[in-house]
Amino acid sequence: MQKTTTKPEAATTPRRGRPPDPAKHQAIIDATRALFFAGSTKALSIEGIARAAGVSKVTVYAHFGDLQGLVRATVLAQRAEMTAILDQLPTDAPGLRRTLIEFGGVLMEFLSSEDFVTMHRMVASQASQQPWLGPLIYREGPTATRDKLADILAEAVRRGDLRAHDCTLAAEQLLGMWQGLQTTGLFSGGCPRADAATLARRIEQGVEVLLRAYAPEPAD
Amino acid sequence: MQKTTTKPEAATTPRRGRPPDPAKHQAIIDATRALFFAGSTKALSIEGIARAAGVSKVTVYAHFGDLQGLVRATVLAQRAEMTAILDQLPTDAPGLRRTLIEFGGVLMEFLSSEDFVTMHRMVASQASQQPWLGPLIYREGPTATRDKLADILAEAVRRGDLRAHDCTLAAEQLLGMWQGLQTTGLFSGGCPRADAATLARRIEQGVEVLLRAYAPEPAD
DNA sequence: CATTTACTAAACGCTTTCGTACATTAATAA
DNA sequence: TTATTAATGTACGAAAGCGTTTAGTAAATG
Repeated sequence: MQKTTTKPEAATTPRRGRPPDPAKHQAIIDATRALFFAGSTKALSIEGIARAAGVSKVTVYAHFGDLQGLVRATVLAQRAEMTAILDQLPTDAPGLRRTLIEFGGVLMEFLSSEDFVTMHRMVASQASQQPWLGPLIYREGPTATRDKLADILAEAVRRGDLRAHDCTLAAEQLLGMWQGLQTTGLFSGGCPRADAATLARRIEQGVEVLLRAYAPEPAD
Repeated sequence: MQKTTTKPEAATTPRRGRPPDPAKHQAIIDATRALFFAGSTKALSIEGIARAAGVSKVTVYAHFGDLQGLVRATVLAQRAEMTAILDQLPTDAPGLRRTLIEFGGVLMEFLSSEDFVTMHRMVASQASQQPWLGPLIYREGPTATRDKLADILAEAVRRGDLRAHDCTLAAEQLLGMWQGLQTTGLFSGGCPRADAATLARRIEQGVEVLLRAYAPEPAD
């Protein structure tokens, strides 16, 4: 709605007046995240956010239009960080087992983070107001990760390291085993973050089960 | 805070005045659930709930004290339904494979239901305000289910149908494989409910992987 | 009957938030 | 310099919700 929300053509064409301060923009988004984490959507108000961000209320309106737009922008910013992390998932360690374990390690580190939980909750709380947000995040997050993992498995099948199987299903199974009840638990505030050792064990055991179950035909 | 909220000693000692109407109580809780499902915590207001329940605002206060108490009561009522379902999980089908598949079927049917998703979201949205709620639900829900499943597996180990292993971990793995990305997806509104066939396949394949991975020592 | 309790409807004062408007200051380009 | 845009602070009217009060009706017991 506002010009300031659109892409930075200001970078190419230096506009006339005082340039917008990107720090303000970021401060507002940060404040939104922080306030959300400290109390859900109910606690989110433009006035509160402006106060927390050390910014005028009017500035918030100028940048994001309204509260919905602000939440949308915050989630999308978070998504950017998120997909960046997922792009860095290691897929080329020597050996299938190591590849999977390293993949799982980086992934679970992320899935256990506060940022992830926050974003997840925000999306859920916005599901009814902005129905397109859920599918977007779901596609770029879980689905993309699963497909990437499925590619690794498919490649292993091609090399003969695994028997032929539905790789997408198997990828989902592995993701499920890694997460277990933790994602759900963190989400509802029911269980604390697993410590590194527990997490590592869960990752390795998940890989172990998968490798054993989909091992190349023994003598079937 | 209110006498009406305490246990029904009225059943034993018929009190003096007009008896409270349990239908009102239920109507309020139902309205709360409905309104929550249609828009998250933000949309919840005492006045709106009273309106939707066809009940006076004062009656809501008389029954539940305040909004927090109302949400708390709603979640706990939901919990009662929930644990009742979990108690009905079949654990005695003939044969391990059938037992697990039937267990998974009933469980996933429940985990895919709107009621479950609603409750899950409510708990998550209350995590900061009522921190004890999350652990309570988590303990009686996911943890209890996992332990019940672990018992089945331990019994199978005792009979020699499975090799010795960490049954709790294995139970969590199986639960994870069954759920895959679905619980997360439903939660954030990212993916639609899986159809019965897909669900059945996911359950069976999960069981298959587990049975193969923890099969009795082949010739190790 | 009188008493006691549940419930309703309407109104109350209070607070919070919304989104907008106005006047002012800050920073930058022409 | 002047023109232009960013940002601030304050104030405003409108709306909505909170939690309470009051007066009255409905349903049960003694």
